[in-house]
Amino acid sequence: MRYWLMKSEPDEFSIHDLERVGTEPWTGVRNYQARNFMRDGMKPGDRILFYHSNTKVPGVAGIAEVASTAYPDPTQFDPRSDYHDPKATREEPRWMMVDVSFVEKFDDVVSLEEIKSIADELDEFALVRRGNRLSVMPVAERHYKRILALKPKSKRSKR
DNA sequence: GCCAACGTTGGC
DNA sequence: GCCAACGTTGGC
Repeated sequence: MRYWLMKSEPDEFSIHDLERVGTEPWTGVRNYQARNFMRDGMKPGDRILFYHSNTKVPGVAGIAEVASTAYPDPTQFDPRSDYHDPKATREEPRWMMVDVSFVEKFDDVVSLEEIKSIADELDEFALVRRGNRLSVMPVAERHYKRILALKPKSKRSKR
């Protein structure tokens, strides 16, 4: 199993939204590197750190998992979509995506600030490198586990 | 709202 | 194929 980090602006689509809908087609990625990670790297069952970007407290808000193999993003063919790509055709789609399913919502976000505070333990972790704008990135298993260890303990554990 | 970082576009 | 201009991301 591999591990990933995917960013979403919570005003657009948050971990709460994912919990509500269960599974969401991850449309709209229009960056080749991010596409390649989804197309070539992701397998159903892979775990995803669900990251809230462009918000008051950016950070990892929960866990999701890859729920499909990659398939063409239908929004690229839709002239009325914000994500329409006139150069994409059904014969030769340009943009691929996966479905993403809810796994867990953290009681509190593991903030970017906290993650940065242990950056010395997270060498080569793309998120904490300056200027990173990728919305989909691979996460090493040890980094995934280290970030989960920052998760707050549930106040009323039902497990 | 500012602006640094950086990917993309298009003229040459 | 270079690179300036432009657009977007995303932290602050």
